[in-house]
Amino acid sequence: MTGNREIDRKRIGADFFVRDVLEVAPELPGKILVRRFSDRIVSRHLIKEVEAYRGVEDLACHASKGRTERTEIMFHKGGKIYVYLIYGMYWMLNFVTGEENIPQAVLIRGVEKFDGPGKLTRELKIDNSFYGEDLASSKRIWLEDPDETYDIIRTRRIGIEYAGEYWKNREWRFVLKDNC
DNA sequence: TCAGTGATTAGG
DNA sequence: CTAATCACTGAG
Repeated sequence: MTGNREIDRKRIGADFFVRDVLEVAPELPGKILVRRFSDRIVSRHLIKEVEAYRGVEDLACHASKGRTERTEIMFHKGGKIYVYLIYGMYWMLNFVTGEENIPQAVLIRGVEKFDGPGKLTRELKIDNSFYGEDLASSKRIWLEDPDETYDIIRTRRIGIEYAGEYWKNREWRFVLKDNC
């Protein structure tokens, strides 16, 4: 909590994330990602594109390799942040979802103004220090409900050629309709 | 199309 | 210790 009543009233709470990732992910495009740098500097960005990663059986999901130091947070109850570095340069921002011991996460692939998972973390200054951050209580990052509703399109996930035909073909990428 | 870049992981 | 992998980006 930030201590600011108006902000804390709008914040999306932990329960939102403690559901199956295939319920949570389609509801994320259209939500507002809030990044607070200080009392005076708070930026808000509409989420436009996300992908679901679901369980140890999903060969595209990092947790399919088992419970390691990196994937540990995915096995926790929903509402935490999972961040990892890819290609030595880009931090990927994920929200953990679901019940404890069921590893799931949603990759945030794009927000308004910052299109692309590596670009948005660079612009919003999100790095490994956000690993494990609690979206329901963090002072520097959280979600808020928007005033409007949006149409969503679902497609196949991107960049998972290694995962095999079945998992490659799951339509677990969710994008705002007017975005594509 | 393809190089850059470094943490993470499995394996010796 | 080594080496392969990698949920990406930007230049050409």
